[in-house]
Parts: sequence; structure tokens; C-alpha cells
Amino acid sequence: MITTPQSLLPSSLASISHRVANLPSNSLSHNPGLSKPDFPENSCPGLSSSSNPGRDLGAPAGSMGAASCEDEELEFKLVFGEEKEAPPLGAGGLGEELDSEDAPPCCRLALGEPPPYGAAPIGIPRSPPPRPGMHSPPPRPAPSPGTWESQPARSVRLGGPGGGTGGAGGGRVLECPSIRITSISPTPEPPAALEDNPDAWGDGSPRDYPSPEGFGGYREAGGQGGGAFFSPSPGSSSLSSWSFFSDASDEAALYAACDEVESELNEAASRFGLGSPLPSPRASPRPWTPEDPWSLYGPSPGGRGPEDSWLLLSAPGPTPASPRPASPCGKRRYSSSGTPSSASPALSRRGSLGEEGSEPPPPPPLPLAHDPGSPGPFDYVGAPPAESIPQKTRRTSSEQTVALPRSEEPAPCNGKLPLGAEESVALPGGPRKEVAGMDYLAVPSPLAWSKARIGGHSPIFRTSALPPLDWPLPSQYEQLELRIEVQPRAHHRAHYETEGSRGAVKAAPGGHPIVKLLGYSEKPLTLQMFIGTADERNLRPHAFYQVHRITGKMVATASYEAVVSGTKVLEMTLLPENNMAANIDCAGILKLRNSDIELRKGETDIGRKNTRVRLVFRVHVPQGGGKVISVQAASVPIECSQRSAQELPQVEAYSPSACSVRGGEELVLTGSNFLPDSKVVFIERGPDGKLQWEEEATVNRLQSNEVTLTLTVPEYSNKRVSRPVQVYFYVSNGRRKRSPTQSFKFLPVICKEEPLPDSSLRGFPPASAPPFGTDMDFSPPRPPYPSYPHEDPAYETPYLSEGFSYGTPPLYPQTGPPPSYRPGLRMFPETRGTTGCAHPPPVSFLPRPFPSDPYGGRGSSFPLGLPFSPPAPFRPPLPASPPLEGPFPSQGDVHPLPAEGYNKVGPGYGPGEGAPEQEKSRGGYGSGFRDSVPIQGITLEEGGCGTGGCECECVQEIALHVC
DNA sequence: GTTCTGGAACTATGG
DNA sequence: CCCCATAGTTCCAGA
Repeated sequence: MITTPQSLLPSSLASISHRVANLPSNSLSHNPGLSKPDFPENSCPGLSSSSNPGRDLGAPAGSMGAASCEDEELEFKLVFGEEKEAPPLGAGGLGEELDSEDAPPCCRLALGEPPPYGAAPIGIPRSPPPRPGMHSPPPRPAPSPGTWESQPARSVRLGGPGGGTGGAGGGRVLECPSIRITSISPTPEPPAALEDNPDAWGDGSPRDYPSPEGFGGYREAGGQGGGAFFSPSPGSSSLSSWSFFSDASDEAALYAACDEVESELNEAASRFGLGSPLPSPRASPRPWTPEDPWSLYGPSPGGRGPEDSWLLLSAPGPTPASPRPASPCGKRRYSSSGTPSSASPALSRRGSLGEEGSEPPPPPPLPLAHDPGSPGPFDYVGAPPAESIPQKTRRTSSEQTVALPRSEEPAPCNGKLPLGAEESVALPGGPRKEVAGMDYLAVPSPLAWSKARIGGHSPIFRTSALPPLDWPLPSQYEQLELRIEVQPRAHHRAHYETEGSRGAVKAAPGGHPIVKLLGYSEKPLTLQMFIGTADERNLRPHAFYQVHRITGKMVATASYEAVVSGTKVLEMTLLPENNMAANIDCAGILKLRNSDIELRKGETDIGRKNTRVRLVFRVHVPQGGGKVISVQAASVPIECSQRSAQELPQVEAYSPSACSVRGGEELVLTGSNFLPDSKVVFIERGPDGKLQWEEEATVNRLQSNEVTLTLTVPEYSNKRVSRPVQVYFYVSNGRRKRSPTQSFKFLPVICKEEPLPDSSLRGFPPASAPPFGTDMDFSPPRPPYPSYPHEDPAYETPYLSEGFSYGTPPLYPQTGPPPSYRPGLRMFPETRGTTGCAHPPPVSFLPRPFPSDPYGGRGSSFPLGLPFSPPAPFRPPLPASPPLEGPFPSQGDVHPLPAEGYNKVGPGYGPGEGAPEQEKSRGGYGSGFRDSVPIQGITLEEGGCGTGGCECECVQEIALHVC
């Protein structure tokens, strides 16, 4: 680990680092798992961990890693130094509160100042950012009427010890709701230091790098970060951070334990003139130049400094050898965590802790290490010039990178940060981050924040106090509107730090997303972009994903990275000559290891299954008088996991679910991942499970798209069957890419017409036909679902399936109309379970979990006021992930509403059509499907299942097919 | 030689 | 405790 770096480091530091590394506890354990246990006992777990991990990880990563690694170490060392300083809360300049409004806002930006790169957009002040997960306190009204300013919970200036060398003057300011325990920190100075003393670093030693660390945030910075300092390795770090930092007491213990080390480090650091170690050593590989405004931000984004920085800390990663090193250690169990993706905010600790809070609490100081004025508008940390770091580093980046300190960062938004701004912060932040998050005491629950924010304040802020990233902002205000003209694709496989880039996010139509600011064209403005969440909660920076700057020949859009509160922000310029539009061809998505993030002190979100993100764009339009109007637009949800990306086709609903053995009817499938060459194959298996019949259906390509397949049901092999025949079909995108099978029935043809009473048709009298589930279609698994309330418009979406309600496929109007979305489609709820039916699941779809049958199992749904219709509309919790949602991009909308999605879906069907169709469907029902259905096949099934306990013969049915 | 990708092996987590 | 399924990460290989 130390090797190279050490060499670079002063002997003292080096020695220290070694020592650290060797510390018992630490164990450096690469193995996280190990470390964790040790922690308690060990004195300085964190340290140890830190040391290694990164390296290890890095190593594996690749050649590049080497460099990074080195850097990492350096940082590590540096960090230590800082820590020492930092720890004390107040250490250096702590105590000061910046926050005051006027405060110098770290955020302040110089509007108008051109960015370093090309067109100089107007600088945007950086807002204090809260950590991704965390919520920042709602902005408070600024002195000026009508304007808001972000407000840190409290700000504390960390000080750089005066050291300050850092210049930073001191320190960074942290906003802390609570008390900060860690030492970590804050040392913002580093950057400052750098700036101030460029010479010191000048040699290009690792130290020179700006502190990417700042970024450390993301991985935890805190944990790592801070922890990082303490524990480099992910695992360890996490552990350490976790264990140690989680409590103040723990931290204290740590500190004590590490005291010695810290002291030494500090000393060493001081000798070097590092004010604070923190600074971002990593930041950019290239020598840091004081003059470079960006330097302040930290490592260069371009280089991905940030990432690197993050990585460093975070990186603990596993070495190549061990695949999942990180997680093991301290991972928390998902189950325990409660909701996975954050489905429910409430659940998350954040609320209480501060997890989010954590982030928020310490809103990192924006870094402006440098003077705001000078550099540029962007206060953030990162944003260094692109050139700074080779992308390649990416891999290593992990190692290098420090996690961005998300929230941690001091949030001073207002306050200015010390320079190094985020980075510096970050670095320290890393540590800090954790600290920060953790440290802070209780923070208002996310919900609370949400409410506060949701209120709808005007998007007018002071340039000195821009809104945190987790602040909801309107996409439009007065004549201004930030619009995503071209939405990104619904899938984008994010890359890990250990991988190479997987490219920029692309648009569905090809090309890349395009964002445009309407209503303003006076001068260049900076467009910010970060990766936000896609869950039902308020939009906020995603804890497990970070934007990744893509550079290359093919990238035409200039951009640079910055780190705001631990969240990497990609900044681009909107030029009047381009109609204030930007082609987002420079934004990739980096996936952070769940274990790294989860271990962060304040992090409450769970990474597992939390793979959807949204691209969030922001623009701060200067209004004069030190005010800006901030508008934001978020893209459609983007699924970032490989799996989903290559995911198997999924059938979420289909209609009809049965037809005559003659086939020929049109069957519409809705789901996701359908391809132009997707095939739909019908099969029948014998009692022994052997394939008895197989037939590929003819797909109507013109009426099919990614989420809808329209096909013609093939003719069944035996047209003389006297009973309904249960068959199955699946969608295939190629070998190994088949959807789960769906059940379908072929009904015998009855020449004699048998009129059915309306009642029966519609509702199947309870007695005779169990409403729900019985339907054959559903295969076993599904519980009877209650129907979604038809009444509720909201549910009219695809999910609703009338068919479902009726339970019988035949009921669906089989008329031709497209299927677009027919009401008939039904969604299956999670199959398992609810009913009790043990059915094998022939139908295993239901991707989304539905609530169990509210109606006691019987619940099938009866939409139209059928006898059995559920009393109250039952609303499935689709929300989080509406089935369709992912795939369907609704243009322009930020929120993935199923409905919207659907609208878009049908190829032939224009957007918006969906609704109509649905209605039609309904209408059809209402009017009497009979009429609408020339040929009706009615199948009555009785299933024990429907009722509940059945064992399952679920299908006893009577099918009548009217000719 | 790099950057992108697509695939897939491995391992952890949960049921 | 074992088995299986699902998911997250890391690797590999080809374009």
C-alpha cells in the first residue's frame, strides 16, 4: 500500500502511516469482515482499514491503480494529520459560525464569472449541499423578501487548525445539527492549504492533488473518509466508521485510541506544511495549481478526481482477488434495513438520525476554497478542469476516490468553505462525512423536511446560499423553464469503480439526452447535473450512484465535475448560441458499492435493489441583486443495474388470457424489455412436465415496442378439446433471455351459443364464480387481487386490469382493437403468497410486489361495481415501482408514473392514448362487453384458490366459448 | 492502447 | 444447515 506513496511522503508521515497500517486492529483487514469485529477492540480500526483497502482494491483495479493508490496513501496520511486537527471539534477554527446569512457564503459564487472552460457560463454558486441521502434543512427565507437561502443546521467552522494552513481559513464550516464528534474532518484546509501554499505541494507529489478527497464523500467519505482517514479500506472503513463513529462515544474512543497516531500524523503533517492533511491529496494527479480555480474544487473532475478521491477512501475494496470485499464486513443486512430502496422514507434512519441528516447536517462547506470570485462560478469542489485527471483512473478511482462526502460536507453553504472546498472537505470529509452524518444529532425526519420543502417556496435564492441538492425545485418559474427535451434511456448500466467507464447515458431515440433552458438567453449559464433518486420520496442525490464525467473524442460537450455536499455534480454550459440547450453526452453513471455507502455513518438508504436513478439538472439563473432563480428538471427513471439492463423480458400484463383453440386472436402483452426481435412462444407441457406442444406466435411488429408486444395467438394443436387447455407462453429475446412463462388457455369451441346473463358475464356472481383469482389465467401464484379501483383514476393505468377484475379472460373484449393498453391487461400482484395457493407458478411474473389481498383473499377485483367489487378502492402500492415505470419513459416527466408511462408506450398508440383506451375498455365493459365482443369466450373458473385456502386446484373451470 | 460493452462467474443475502 | 433464487460485484473478452 504504502509503497509509492510513502516514498513520497515525508519520512515521518510514512512511518506513521506504516504504523497505522500495522495497527492491530486494523487489521487492515482487507477483509472487511474481519475488521469489523475487531473494531471495538482495536484501537484504531479505522486507520488500519483505511490503509489498506484502498490499496488493495486499487491494485486490482488495474494498472492505473497504482498511481492512484499511491495517492491514496498519501491522502491517507494527510488525512490523518488532519484528523488530528479536526477531531476536536473545534479545532481550529471551529466554532465560528459562518452561517450567517451573509456569511460568506461559501456558496457565493460569482455569477457572471465565466467558467474556466470554454464559454464561461455564469457561475453558479454552489449550494450547500446536503448529502445525498440526507436532507438539508429547508431553506429559510433570506433577508430579502422572496428569496431563500439554504440553511445549515448549524454551522460550525472546522478548522483548520489553523493551521490552517489551510487556508481555508480556517476551516471549514460545517453545519451541524448536532455535535460533531469526529476528528475527522474537517479540514478543509487542505485545499486551502494548497492554495495558500502551493509551493508546498508543488512537487507534484501526491499531495498536490487537490483533494479529491473531498469527494470522499461518496463512499463514505465519511466513513471512510473520515473514516477514511481512519480506515481506508472499505470494509474496514465502513466498519470502523460505523462502529466507531456511530456513536459519539465510539468516536471518542477511537480518537483516544488513535490519538497517538494522530498526533504523530499531525505533526508530520504540520511539518510538511500540510495544514491539514485533508486537503485533497488525491485530487488531481497533476500538480495542483493555485491559479487554477478548479483546483479548488478538488481533483479534477475531468480526471474524475472526485471519483478518485472517493475511491480512495472508499475503495477499500476488495482487491480483485476478493470479489466482494467490501460488503462483507460491515454490511448491514438488507432485511434489517428495512426498506430497500428507500421505499419508505420513514423507515430510513435518516429521518431520525440524521442520516440523512447526517448528510445534511454537515452540509459541507462548499468549497470554495478558492475564492469564489476568482474561480468561478462554481463553487463546488470538484470541477476541475477536465484535463486534470485521466479518466482511466477511474478504476483506480475507486481507490482514489474518496467518497464524496455527501452530506457531510460542511455544509456551509452559506458559509464558505474553506477552500478546498468540497474537496478539502471531502477529504476530510470523508472522514468527516461520516462524522458529519453521524455526528449530528437528530435531524428532523426526512418527512419533515419534505414537508417543509414541499411547500413550494419560490425558487429564488441568494447567490450566496443556493439550494441544497436535495431541495425540491420547480422546473419552471415564471418564464424560465428547464426542460429535458430528450429523455435518457430507461436503462443504463452503471459502472463500478473497478470497471472502466460504460459510457455516457444515451437517449432512447439515439444520441444523448438534451436539456434546454427556456426563457433565458442572455448569457451563458452553468447547467448542473447530478444523479438523483427515483423512488417515491423527494428527489435527492442518490447515495449509491454518482455522475461520472465522460470525455473523449466523441464527447462534444465540455463539462467538469464538482462535488457538492458529497455529491458529484457535472457542470456544463448553456450557451445562448445553442439556444441554451446542452447535449448531455458527457455524463456516465458510477455505481458505488452498497457496502461502502451503507456503512457510512449517516447513510440510511439501502443499496440493494435501489438501482434506479434520475438525471437531475439544475440551473441557477442570475436575477441581479445577488439573487438567482433556481430551476430543476429530473429525467425519467433510469435502471442502472446490469441485470435489468439486460434484463429478461418481463410480461407484466396481457390480454386476453384465453381464446379459442383456433387462435388467431390478438394478444397484447405489456411489460418491459421487449425487443424488435422478441419472440413469443406458446408451449404446453404434459403432466410429467415434458414439452408437448410448442408454437411461436406471430408478433405484429408494427404494434409492438419496448413495453408492448402485440401478437396473434397461434392455433392450438388440438382443436377438438372439450375442456380448456392450459398452456403457457413466454417472451424470448434470445437464448437465455426468456421471460417467465405466463399462463394462457385455449378454450374449446362450442357451437352452441350460450348466452350468459349479463350478470354472469360481468361479475360472475360470487357464488358461481369467485371473483378473483380464479381465473385461469392467473396462474397460480397470483392472489386474487383486488382490483385497483377503477374508480380511482390513478389506477386506471395499465395496472388496472379489468380483466383481472373479472378474472376471466374471456371477458375481455377480444375485439380487435389494439391492445394498446387494454384494460384487460392485468397486473399480477406478487404472486406468491397471498392466496395461499400453492400453485406453482406458472406465472411468475409480477415483478412488483403488491400488497396482499386486501380483501381477504377473495379479493379479486371487481371493477365495475360488480357485486363483489371491493368496497373501497384499493390501491396497490405501485408507487415505488410501477411496473411499467421503469421502462417507460415519460418524456419530460420526472416522475415515473405508471400512467404516463403507459401512455407513451404503445407504439401505435400515442401517448395519451392510453388513457383513452383504458377508458374505452372500461367503457366496453360498462356498456357490456358483449356487444363489443363478437365472439366471446367465457371461462368460468372456480378456483379454490380464489377463495383462499385452497389447495389448489385452482382451476376448475367451465369454459364456454361461443361461436 | 483505450474505452465501451456485453456476458457471465462469483459471492453474499434471503427465503 | 442446505438449497435455491436473487442481486451485487468483479472479471473477461470482443468490438
